[in-house]
Amino acid sequence: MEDVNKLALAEQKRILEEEYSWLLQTPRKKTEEGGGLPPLPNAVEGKVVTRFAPNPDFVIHLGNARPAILSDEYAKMYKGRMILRFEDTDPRTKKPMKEAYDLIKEDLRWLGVVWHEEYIQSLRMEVYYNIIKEMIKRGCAYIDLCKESSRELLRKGEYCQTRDNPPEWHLEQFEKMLNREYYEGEAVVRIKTDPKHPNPSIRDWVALRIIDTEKYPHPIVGSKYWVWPTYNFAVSVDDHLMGVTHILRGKEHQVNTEKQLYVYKCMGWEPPTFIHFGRLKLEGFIMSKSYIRRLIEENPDKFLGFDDPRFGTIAGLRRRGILPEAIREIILTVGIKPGDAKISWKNLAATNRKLLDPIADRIMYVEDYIKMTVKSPTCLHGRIPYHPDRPERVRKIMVCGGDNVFLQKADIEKYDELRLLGLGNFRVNREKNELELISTELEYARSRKLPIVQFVPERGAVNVKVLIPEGLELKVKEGLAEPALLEYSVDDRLQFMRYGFVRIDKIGEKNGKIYNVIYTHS
RNA sequence: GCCGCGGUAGUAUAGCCCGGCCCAGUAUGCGGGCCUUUCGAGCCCGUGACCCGGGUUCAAAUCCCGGCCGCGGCACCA
Repeated sequence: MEDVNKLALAEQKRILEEEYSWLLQTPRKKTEEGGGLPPLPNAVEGKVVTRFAPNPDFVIHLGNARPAILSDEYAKMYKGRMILRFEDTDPRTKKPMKEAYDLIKEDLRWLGVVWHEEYIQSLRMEVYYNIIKEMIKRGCAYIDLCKESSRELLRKGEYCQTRDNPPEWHLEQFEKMLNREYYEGEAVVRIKTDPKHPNPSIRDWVALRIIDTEKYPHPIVGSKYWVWPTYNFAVSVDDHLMGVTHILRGKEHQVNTEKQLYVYKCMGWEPPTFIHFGRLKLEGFIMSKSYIRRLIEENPDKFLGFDDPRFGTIAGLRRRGILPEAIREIILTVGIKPGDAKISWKNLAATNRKLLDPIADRIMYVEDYIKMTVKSPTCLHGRIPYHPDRPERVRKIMVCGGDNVFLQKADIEKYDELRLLGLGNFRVNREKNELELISTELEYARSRKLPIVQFVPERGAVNVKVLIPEGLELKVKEGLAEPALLEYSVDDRLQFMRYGFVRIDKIGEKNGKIYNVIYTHS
């Protein structure tokens, strides 16, 4: 080593290249495959099993989409399987929303996530009961009858004296819990960890507790069960039984991982590989499920629902006009690093725009418009392509002398001469609100660098209402579009020329059709 | 407060594990140009970052220590 280092750098390099070129070959074969994700640790092709495990208490948002998409992507990359599991074991404080089960699946399908198995935890209660009985027999779990005082004891590094009773006693008590001989708070099942563990939440954590389902019925299983597993217990059992090999989740689960390991150890199960990534924020959007819920409940007239385009829910982004591929692309570039990521709206919009541009037809729309009369000795026939990449697909627009057209007021104020897109070049007469035809050749406009502006003929103009989400505001603008808009229906995405991309949200009826569109981005 | 994890341009990310190919790559944004029947797209040029301070070393974004800042957890929630 010393010898080598005495040589000049260039010399070192030369020798390296000549004699050890094989070392340089594939030192780091970059991530490219699989959309740029780094390889998954401990992964074997064909054997990888991932899972996405949402709580069906509400629809999912962009932050939830991260583990879903990453799990999907890795399962695909290694030709493995992915599991969808609904974690609905708290009918009391995180009461599941009955519709959420289907809404989440709809969002996942839309995102292109493919899952091979599907489970609902509230339908697997017997499984958890059986495992905990085994753990009690093995002396890894116990029934705590100290009620509130156990919390205090554990805080001091002590524990409820029932902990030392023999397994048989605990088994009996567990049956009593199941038979509803105990009420909420009177008995819990704890996993024996270390009562002096530096992290107090890890000390003998609770595996099952009683929830009065007569009072808090579960939307799927009603009042059938009295004893419910906690998240940490149900997750450990299911991840093992379902053969999950890789768990991708946020760093808020780091401590949970440590708790869950006690179950694996007691049962002699091999733990999966855990990967924790940072939090994901979307700048300017509300992501918190509980906050969104509250906003909707408190202002039912101000918000359009959980899919309001101002929300960071998947449904909201979809309604806004964001494409699923854009969401996936963003999540893949963010990757699995442990640091937090704050995605800027500009970045998401740019990614989306790149995908939208080739598929969105172009339509002319004006807002803050002014009516102008065309002065022309003849009728003008415009042929305007729906999309610049496909010039053969055109609509025809005819404007004759004396016809009225609507233009953006700003264009009229700013330019003395301009070209109406596809039609001809005009001189602006502001006194008379007239447009005097100069010529029709594009060359004229080019050579004189005239602006080429959109316009809407008065005849057949379609009413449009544009909803513009801006933070917590939803601005509403009204304008007019050319008749070609009538060829499109709800959910179609368009570009209003010189205005921005929009998604058709609703088509109403009010003195003819009125199109409600949502402004996606510029 | 206690435990844990992070800090690369406006934003996101690569490189950090295995120190020299990095006066730091890419995308987006921003500025300029070209092209174009859109203020969109595309192409070209430019702009701009290793949190701070020590240490180890011939050599540090990369290793070590300290500080600062940010985030997560501390439930009979998930």
